[in-house]
Amino acid sequence: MPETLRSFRELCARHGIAVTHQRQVLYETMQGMYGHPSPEEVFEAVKQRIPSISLATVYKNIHLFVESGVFRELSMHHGTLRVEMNDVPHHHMVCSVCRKVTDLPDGEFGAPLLQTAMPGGFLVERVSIDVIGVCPDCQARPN
Amino acid sequence: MPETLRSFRELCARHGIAVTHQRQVLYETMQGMYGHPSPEEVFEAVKQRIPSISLATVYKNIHLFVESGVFRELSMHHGTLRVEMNDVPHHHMVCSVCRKVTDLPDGEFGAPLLQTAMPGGFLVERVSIDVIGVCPDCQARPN
DNA sequence: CTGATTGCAAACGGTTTGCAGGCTT
DNA sequence: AAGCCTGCAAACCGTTTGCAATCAG
Repeated sequence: MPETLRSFRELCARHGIAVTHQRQVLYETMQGMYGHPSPEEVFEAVKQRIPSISLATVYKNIHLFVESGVFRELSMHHGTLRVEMNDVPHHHMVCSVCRKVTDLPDGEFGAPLLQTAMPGGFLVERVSIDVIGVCPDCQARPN
Repeated sequence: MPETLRSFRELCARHGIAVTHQRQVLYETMQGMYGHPSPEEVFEAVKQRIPSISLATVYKNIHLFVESGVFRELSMHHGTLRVEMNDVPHHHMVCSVCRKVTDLPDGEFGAPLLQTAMPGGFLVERVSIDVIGVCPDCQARPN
């Protein structure tokens, strides 16, 4: 009956997912953490409210949240090491379906940021811009 | 004596690393591959010229190339799943030393890209901008 | 000659999966 | 009642490490 449960139910309804206790606590815990904690860190935090929760459940539900649009992935290309061999300044188009990365000519879009003072005296080295979306191949593909 | 060896020697001298055969073949192979192949894919490609090369050597040298500035890392936050829980449009400052990610208010910088037609009919969903550099903490730290 | 580099195999760490029992709808 | 969800343990997969032999400077 707490207000938080009411709104979590609404959130789940909006995103078409079922309401479970671990789901709700996971969601609330993540919302309450600063920055971008790793699944392990989230797991540790959630355990304080549900000591019996398993790491697998944390992973399954983080993925569910991402798939259903509750959260978004911070980086489309985590999980494997990729390097930039192209010296010419450019950006990237990343397909959210097949994850393929294509270079996007023109580095101009990053220029304004290079000339902007960063909060806290953060020392800028370079700017990386990813345009995330669906590549032509994946648009054409049946599924 | 081929020209390629001459220029590879110069490249290594410039970046302060030793010249080895596997290093040279790795470099040439990577330069000749389209896009951003994974270490496994690079390994398979290099094996065609050096069948006895090991995956460990590929990893070690890709890291060496990145550390010495020959190549750059495509994504600063690969390796573990991170999600975005902040609904307000913003960008990220990523520390290249400690890899901490800090939100950077103001989504305006991405706007021009959202209104730009992408080559090949790539369907844009969102734009993700990372400002990569050194955070205040790491600037202050001795090392 | 001395230290760096290679290839191998084993270790690692983060993530995923299969399954049986329990909870949602 | 039917199916989704949970927790557990084992499997996975990309990456790293330790080591002895070999190579570069």
